[in-house]
Amino acid sequence: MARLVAERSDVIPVLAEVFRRYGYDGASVARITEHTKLGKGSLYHFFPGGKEEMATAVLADVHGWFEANIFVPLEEQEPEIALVSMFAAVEDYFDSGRRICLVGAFALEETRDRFASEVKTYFARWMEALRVALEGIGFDAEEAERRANAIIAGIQGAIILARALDDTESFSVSLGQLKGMTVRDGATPR
Amino acid sequence: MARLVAERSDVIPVLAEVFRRYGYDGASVARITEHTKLGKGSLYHFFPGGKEEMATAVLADVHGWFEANIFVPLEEQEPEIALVSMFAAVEDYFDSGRRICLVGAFALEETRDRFASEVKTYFARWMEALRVALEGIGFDAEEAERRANAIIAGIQGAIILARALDDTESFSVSLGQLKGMTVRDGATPR
DNA sequence: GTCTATAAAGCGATAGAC
DNA sequence: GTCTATCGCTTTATAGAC
Repeated sequence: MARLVAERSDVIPVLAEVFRRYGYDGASVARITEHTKLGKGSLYHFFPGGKEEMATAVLADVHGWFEANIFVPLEEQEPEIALVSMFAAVEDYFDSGRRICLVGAFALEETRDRFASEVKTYFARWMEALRVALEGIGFDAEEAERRANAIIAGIQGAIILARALDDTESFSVSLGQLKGMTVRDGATPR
Repeated sequence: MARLVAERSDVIPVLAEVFRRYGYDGASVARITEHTKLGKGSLYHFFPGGKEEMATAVLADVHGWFEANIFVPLEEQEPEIALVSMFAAVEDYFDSGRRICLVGAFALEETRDRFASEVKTYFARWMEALRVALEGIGFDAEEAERRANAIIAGIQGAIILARALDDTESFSVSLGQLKGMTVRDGATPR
């Protein structure tokens, strides 16, 4: 039977799924060894700082993915195209609401304090990149800021609602509505 | 020194705060005894089912509060007035984003499965009551449903964002925008 | 109804063999 | 780099005195 993981970087996506599923507290080292098929020895070899280092590595990995696939495109591509791509990527990444946002979940948990700077940076960066794109299609700074805030909050809330109601369609509907806030001629709610 | 709690019903709001603060897993019985100033003996006397019964009681209490203060008014008062009241109550209840929504947090945690029906009922009821009020001010059924979805998701997301950015103003701004979706002449995105 | 003592299991983390 | 054994602590829950 082939080894599932051999390098530190291979472990991180598995760790991410475990943290997403069980939360920081609920992700016990025993559960992590199960899912990674790695003994405690190997795990602490890769992450001498233990669980906290694992979570930090996961947060960095997640942020890196968003940076490359969403934030940078929002700032550097044609804004109209980048905005459409963002919604497609979000729908895909969060698997229509079946997969939660780890950073958003950490923001609600007690662990927020432990990873406060990582959590804050992630959302601040997303806000900033989205604001730039919205300004790029003609909204003034204030309106772009307001809409960026509403869109990111809307995405996070859509994940909660989809999971609570166990209804992935609700997620897609929410996303469709938020998408409407990125077109200039589409009027805005106050 | 006066006793802080004497009855089961007095304990529940304290339990709620502990669960909100530490999450279900993080709210250890030791922490609960600290905050409630009650020994384990008393605690298990009130809640023989242990932590799970405590959480269930808290969820019922929260739902009861929303039922009386938000859901019923949305369905029975003048819709314009009830909608304004809802936003005021939400801003107040969630303390401008400083206090999280326990049910929303449970929806993201692993505990979602354990309390799935309570979580689902809470959000389904909110959706339903809000939809009725929105229909009451003249939106057709589909549009009312869509907006109810967007508003509740927006509120949940606003809590995450406010906590992540450590910025209560962001919560009020989000709420103000969502409020705009409850006026008929206010144009809607898309 | 409230307390302390305690059981039994699980926790994160470490040591040391290989 | 991976494993097993183990430490010391915390967990939920129970028992029994008062």
